[in-house]
Amino acid sequence: MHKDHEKTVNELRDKMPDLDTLFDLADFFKVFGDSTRIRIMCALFQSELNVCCIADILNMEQSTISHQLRILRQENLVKVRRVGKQSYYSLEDEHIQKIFEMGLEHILE
Amino acid sequence: MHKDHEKTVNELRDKMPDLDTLFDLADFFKVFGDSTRIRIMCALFQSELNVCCIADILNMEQSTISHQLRILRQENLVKVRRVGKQSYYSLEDEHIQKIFEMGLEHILE
DNA sequence: AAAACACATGAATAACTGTTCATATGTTCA
DNA sequence: TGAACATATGAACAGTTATTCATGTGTTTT
Repeated sequence: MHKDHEKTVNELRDKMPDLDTLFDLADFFKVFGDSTRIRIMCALFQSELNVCCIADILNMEQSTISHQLRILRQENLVKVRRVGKQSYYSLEDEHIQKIFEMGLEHILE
Repeated sequence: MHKDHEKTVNELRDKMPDLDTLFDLADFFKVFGDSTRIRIMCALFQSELNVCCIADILNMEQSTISHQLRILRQENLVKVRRVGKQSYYSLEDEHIQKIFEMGLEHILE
Protein backbone atom coordinates (compact mmCIF):
# COMPACT_ATOMS: atom_id res chain seq x y z
CA MET A 1 0.00 0.00 0.00
CA HIS A 2 1.50 3.38 -1.00
CA LYS A 3 1.24 6.72 0.71
CA ASP A 4 -1.32 7.97 -1.85
CA HIS A 5 -3.58 5.05 -1.30
CA GLU A 6 -3.42 5.50 2.45
CA LYS A 7 -4.19 9.16 2.14
CA THR A 8 -7.22 8.57 -0.06
CA VAL A 9 -8.49 5.91 2.30
CA ASN A 10 -8.24 8.19 5.29
CA GLU A 11 -9.90 11.07 3.50
CA LEU A 12 -12.80 8.98 2.33
CA ARG A 13 -13.25 7.42 5.73
CA ASP A 14 -13.42 10.84 7.35
CA LYS A 15 -16.14 12.01 5.01
CA MET A 16 -18.42 9.14 5.85
CA PRO A 17 -21.19 9.45 8.47
CA ASP A 18 -20.64 8.00 11.91
CA LEU A 19 -20.52 4.25 12.14
CA ASP A 20 -23.41 4.36 14.60
CA THR A 21 -25.53 6.32 12.18
CA LEU A 22 -24.85 3.82 9.43
CA PHE A 23 -25.78 0.96 11.73
CA ASP A 24 -29.05 2.68 12.55
CA LEU A 25 -29.67 3.29 8.89
CA ALA A 26 -29.16 -0.38 8.09
CA ASP A 27 -31.60 -1.29 10.85
CA PHE A 28 -34.09 1.14 9.41
CA PHE A 29 -33.88 -0.37 5.94
CA LYS A 30 -33.98 -3.86 7.38
CA VAL A 31 -37.60 -3.16 8.20
CA PHE A 32 -38.35 -2.60 4.52
CA GLY A 33 -36.59 -5.83 3.63
CA ASP A 34 -39.41 -8.20 4.45
CA SER A 35 -42.35 -8.84 2.16
CA THR A 36 -44.88 -9.09 4.96
CA ARG A 37 -43.90 -5.72 6.37
CA ILE A 38 -43.76 -4.18 2.90
CA ARG A 39 -47.29 -5.43 2.26
CA ILE A 40 -48.52 -4.07 5.58
CA MET A 41 -47.08 -0.64 4.81
CA CYS A 42 -48.51 -0.80 1.33
CA ALA A 43 -51.98 -1.49 2.72
CA LEU A 44 -51.62 1.41 5.14
CA PHE A 45 -50.86 3.80 2.28
CA GLN A 46 -54.54 3.61 1.48
CA SER A 47 -56.08 3.94 4.91
CA GLU A 48 -55.79 3.39 8.61
CA LEU A 49 -56.52 -0.25 9.39
CA ASN A 50 -56.93 -2.49 12.38
CA VAL A 51 -55.00 -5.70 12.89
CA CYS A 52 -57.55 -8.22 11.77
CA CYS A 53 -58.28 -6.15 8.69
CA ILE A 54 -54.62 -6.22 7.69
CA ALA A 55 -54.52 -9.96 8.35
CA ASP A 56 -57.51 -10.39 6.05
CA ILE A 57 -56.03 -8.29 3.29
CA LEU A 58 -52.74 -10.17 3.34
CA ASN A 59 -54.43 -13.46 4.07
CA MET A 60 -52.09 -14.17 6.95
CA GLU A 61 -52.49 -15.05 10.60
CA GLN A 62 -53.31 -12.34 13.10
CA SER A 63 -50.32 -13.31 15.21
CA THR A 64 -47.92 -12.89 12.32
CA ILE A 65 -49.28 -9.43 11.62
CA SER A 66 -49.09 -8.41 15.27
CA HIS A 67 -45.46 -9.48 15.47
CA GLN A 68 -44.55 -7.52 12.38
CA LEU A 69 -46.51 -4.47 13.51
CA ARG A 70 -44.44 -4.46 16.66
CA ILE A 71 -41.29 -4.23 14.57
CA LEU A 72 -42.78 -1.42 12.49
CA ARG A 73 -43.71 0.35 15.72
CA GLN A 74 -40.22 -0.06 17.18
CA GLU A 75 -38.69 1.66 14.16
CA ASN A 76 -41.33 4.42 14.30
CA LEU A 77 -42.84 3.56 10.95
CA VAL A 78 -46.39 3.18 12.21
CA LYS A 79 -48.49 4.54 15.02
CA VAL A 80 -51.42 3.00 16.88
CA ARG A 81 -54.75 4.38 17.94
CA ARG A 82 -56.71 2.20 20.30
CA VAL A 83 -60.50 2.30 20.06
CA GLY A 84 -62.18 -0.18 22.35
CA LYS A 85 -61.06 -3.66 21.44
CA GLN A 86 -59.38 -2.60 18.26
CA SER A 87 -55.99 -1.15 17.42
CA TYR A 88 -55.94 1.07 14.37
CA TYR A 89 -52.58 1.38 12.69
CA SER A 90 -51.43 4.09 10.34
CA LEU A 91 -48.15 5.30 8.88
CA GLU A 92 -46.00 7.59 10.97
CA ASP A 93 -45.10 10.00 8.15
CA GLU A 94 -44.93 10.32 4.39
CA HIS A 95 -41.19 9.65 4.12
CA ILE A 96 -42.11 6.02 4.10
CA GLN A 97 -44.26 6.21 1.00
CA LYS A 98 -41.56 8.18 -0.81
CA ILE A 99 -38.88 5.64 0.00
CA PHE A 100 -41.28 2.92 -1.08
CA GLU A 101 -41.93 4.65 -4.39
CA MET A 102 -38.24 5.24 -5.09
CA GLY A 103 -37.58 1.56 -4.54
CA LEU A 104 -40.44 0.73 -6.88
CA GLU A 105 -39.01 3.06 -9.51
CA HIS A 106 -35.66 1.34 -9.27
CA ILE A 107 -36.93 -2.20 -9.68
CA LEU A 108 -39.31 -1.31 -12.50
CA GLU A 109 -36.49 -0.01 -14.70
CA MET B 1 -66.95 -10.50 9.59
CA HIS B 2 -69.65 -8.35 7.99
CA LYS B 3 -70.31 -7.56 4.35
CA ASP B 4 -68.81 -4.06 4.71
CA HIS B 5 -65.61 -5.35 6.13
CA GLU B 6 -65.28 -7.89 3.37
CA LYS B 7 -65.93 -5.27 0.72
CA THR B 8 -63.28 -2.91 2.10
CA VAL B 9 -60.78 -5.73 2.32
CA ASN B 10 -61.32 -6.72 -1.29
CA GLU B 11 -61.13 -3.14 -2.52
CA LEU B 12 -57.88 -2.46 -0.69
CA ARG B 13 -56.38 -5.72 -1.83
CA ASP B 14 -57.17 -4.88 -5.45
CA LYS B 15 -55.48 -1.52 -5.23
CA MET B 16 -52.20 -3.00 -4.05
CA PRO B 17 -49.33 -3.76 -6.46
CA ASP B 18 -48.76 -7.34 -7.58
CA LEU B 19 -47.51 -9.72 -4.95
CA ASP B 20 -44.48 -10.45 -7.13
CA THR B 21 -43.62 -6.77 -7.32
CA LEU B 22 -43.81 -6.45 -3.56
CA PHE B 23 -41.55 -9.46 -3.13
CA ASP B 24 -39.01 -7.93 -5.48
CA LEU B 25 -39.27 -4.66 -3.61
CA ALA B 26 -38.58 -6.38 -0.30
CA ASP B 27 -35.55 -8.07 -1.87
CA PHE B 28 -34.33 -4.74 -3.10
CA PHE B 29 -34.57 -3.12 0.34
CA LYS B 30 -33.03 -6.18 1.92
CA VAL B 31 -29.78 -5.10 0.27
CA PHE B 32 -29.90 -1.81 2.18
CA GLY B 33 -30.54 -3.66 5.41
CA ASP B 34 -26.97 -4.64 6.16
CA SER B 35 -24.42 -2.28 7.66
CA THR B 36 -21.52 -3.59 5.60
CA ARG B 37 -23.38 -3.02 2.35
CA ILE B 38 -24.62 0.38 3.51
CA ARG B 39 -21.05 1.36 4.29
CA ILE B 40 -19.84 0.14 0.91
CA MET B 41 -22.50 2.19 -0.86
CA CYS B 42 -21.69 5.16 1.31
CA ALA B 43 -18.03 4.96 0.33
CA LEU B 44 -18.99 4.71 -3.33
CA PHE B 45 -20.99 7.95 -3.09
CA GLN B 46 -17.67 9.72 -3.01
CA SER B 47 -15.80 7.93 -5.76
CA GLU B 48 -15.25 4.79 -7.74
CA LEU B 49 -13.19 2.34 -5.69
CA ASN B 50 -11.53 -1.01 -6.05
CA VAL B 51 -12.09 -3.91 -3.70
CA CYS B 52 -9.02 -3.65 -1.53
CA CYS B 53 -9.59 0.09 -1.15
CA ILE B 54 -13.11 -0.52 0.13
CA ALA B 55 -11.78 -3.20 2.46
CA ASP B 56 -9.27 -0.69 3.82
CA ILE B 57 -11.83 2.03 4.32
CA LEU B 58 -14.21 -0.27 6.19
CA ASN B 59 -11.36 -2.11 7.87
CA MET B 60 -12.80 -5.47 6.89
CA GLU B 61 -11.52 -8.54 5.06
CA GLN B 62 -11.29 -8.52 1.29
CA SER B 63 -13.35 -11.69 1.12
CA THR B 64 -16.20 -10.15 3.06
CA ILE B 65 -16.27 -7.15 0.76
CA SER B 66 -16.19 -9.31 -2.35
CA HIS B 67 -19.13 -11.36 -1.12
CA GLN B 68 -21.16 -8.25 -0.37
CA LEU B 69 -20.24 -6.65 -3.68
CA ARG B 70 -21.64 -9.69 -5.43
CA ILE B 71 -24.97 -9.11 -3.70
CA LEU B 72 -24.92 -5.44 -4.65
CA ARG B 73 -24.15 -6.46 -8.23
CA GLN B 74 -26.98 -8.98 -8.32
CA GLU B 75 -29.49 -6.31 -7.36
CA ASN B 76 -28.02 -3.88 -9.90
CA LEU B 77 -26.88 -1.39 -7.31
CA VAL B 78 -23.26 -1.28 -8.42
CA LYS B 79 -21.34 -1.83 -11.62
CA VAL B 80 -17.78 -3.06 -12.17
CA ARG B 81 -15.00 -1.87 -14.41
CA ARG B 82 -12.04 -4.18 -14.67
CA VAL B 83 -8.62 -2.61 -15.15
CA GLY B 84 -5.83 -5.14 -15.09
CA LYS B 85 -5.79 -6.89 -11.77
CA GLN B 86 -8.25 -4.51 -10.20
CA SER B 87 -12.01 -4.26 -10.19
CA TYR B 88 -13.35 -0.75 -9.83
CA TYR B 89 -16.83 -0.51 -8.41
CA SER B 90 -19.25 2.38 -8.70
CA LEU B 91 -22.94 3.00 -8.10
CA GLU B 92 -25.38 2.04 -10.81
CA ASP B 93 -27.51 5.20 -10.55
CA GLU B 94 -28.43 8.08 -8.29
CA HIS B 95 -31.67 6.57 -7.01
CA ILE B 96 -29.53 4.82 -4.50
CA GLN B 97 -28.15 7.96 -2.94
CA LYS B 98 -31.63 9.48 -2.77
CA ILE B 99 -33.04 6.48 -0.99
CA PHE B 100 -30.07 6.54 1.33
CA GLU B 101 -30.63 10.21 2.12
CA MET B 102 -34.33 9.76 2.75
CA GLY B 103 -33.55 7.00 5.20
CA LEU B 104 -31.03 9.23 6.90
CA GLU B 105 -33.59 12.02 7.14
CA HIS B 106 -36.02 9.67 8.80
CA ILE B 107 -33.68 8.35 11.46
CA LEU B 108 -32.28 11.78 12.27
CA GLU B 109 -35.69 13.15 13.22
C1' DA C 1 -69.91 -12.29 36.00
C1' DA C 2 -69.08 -14.99 32.10
C1' DA C 3 -68.48 -15.36 27.31
C1' DA C 4 -66.82 -13.44 23.15
C1' DC C 5 -63.75 -10.70 20.85
C1' DA C 6 -59.31 -8.08 19.35
C1' DC C 7 -54.81 -7.93 20.02
C1' DA C 8 -50.14 -8.89 22.07
C1' DT C 9 -46.47 -11.84 23.29
C1' DG C 10 -43.23 -15.79 24.73
C1' DA C 11 -41.23 -20.02 23.19
C1' DA C 12 -39.96 -23.15 19.62
C1' DT C 13 -38.58 -24.17 15.13
C1' DA C 14 -37.07 -23.84 10.42
C1' DA C 15 -34.97 -21.05 7.12
C1' DC C 16 -31.90 -17.50 5.99
C1' DT C 17 -27.70 -14.54 6.20
C1' DG C 18 -22.97 -12.64 7.08
C1' DT C 19 -18.39 -13.71 8.04
C1' DT C 20 -14.33 -16.51 7.89
C1' DC C 21 -11.10 -19.75 6.02
C1' DA C 22 -9.20 -22.00 2.28
C1' DT C 23 -8.60 -21.97 -2.29
C1' DA C 24 -9.37 -20.91 -7.21
C1' DT C 25 -9.09 -17.66 -11.17
C1' DG C 26 -6.98 -14.28 -13.73
C1' DT C 27 -3.53 -10.49 -14.39
C1' DT C 28 1.02 -8.27 -14.13
C1' DC C 29 5.85 -8.12 -13.58
C1' DA C 30 10.53 -9.85 -13.14
C1' DT D 1 7.72 -19.21 -16.77
C1' DG D 2 7.12 -18.38 -12.07
C1' DA D 3 6.14 -15.28 -8.30
C1' DA D 4 3.25 -11.76 -6.59
C1' DC D 5 -0.93 -9.55 -6.54
C1' DA D 6 -6.19 -8.52 -6.84
C1' DT D 7 -10.35 -10.53 -6.78
C1' DA D 8 -13.86 -14.22 -6.61
C1' DT D 9 -16.04 -18.10 -4.67
C1' DG D 10 -17.39 -22.57 -2.17
C1' DA D 11 -18.07 -24.61 2.31
C1' DA D 12 -18.81 -24.26 7.12
C1' DC D 13 -20.39 -22.03 11.11
C1' DA D 14 -22.67 -18.79 14.11
C1' DG D 15 -26.08 -15.60 14.61
C1' DT D 16 -30.45 -13.75 13.18
C1' DT D 17 -35.27 -13.77 11.71
C1' DA D 18 -40.15 -14.96 10.36
C1' DT D 19 -43.78 -17.86 11.33
C1' DT D 20 -46.63 -20.80 14.17
C1' DC D 21 -48.80 -22.37 18.33
C1' DA D 22 -50.35 -21.57 22.77
C1' DT D 23 -51.67 -18.42 25.87
C1' DG D 24 -52.10 -13.89 28.21
C1' DT D 25 -54.19 -9.14 28.62
C1' DG D 26 -57.71 -6.02 28.14
C1' DT D 27 -62.37 -4.61 26.31
C1' DT D 28 -67.15 -5.20 25.13
C1' DT D 29 -71.52 -7.59 25.26
C1' DT D 30 -75.10 -10.39 27.07
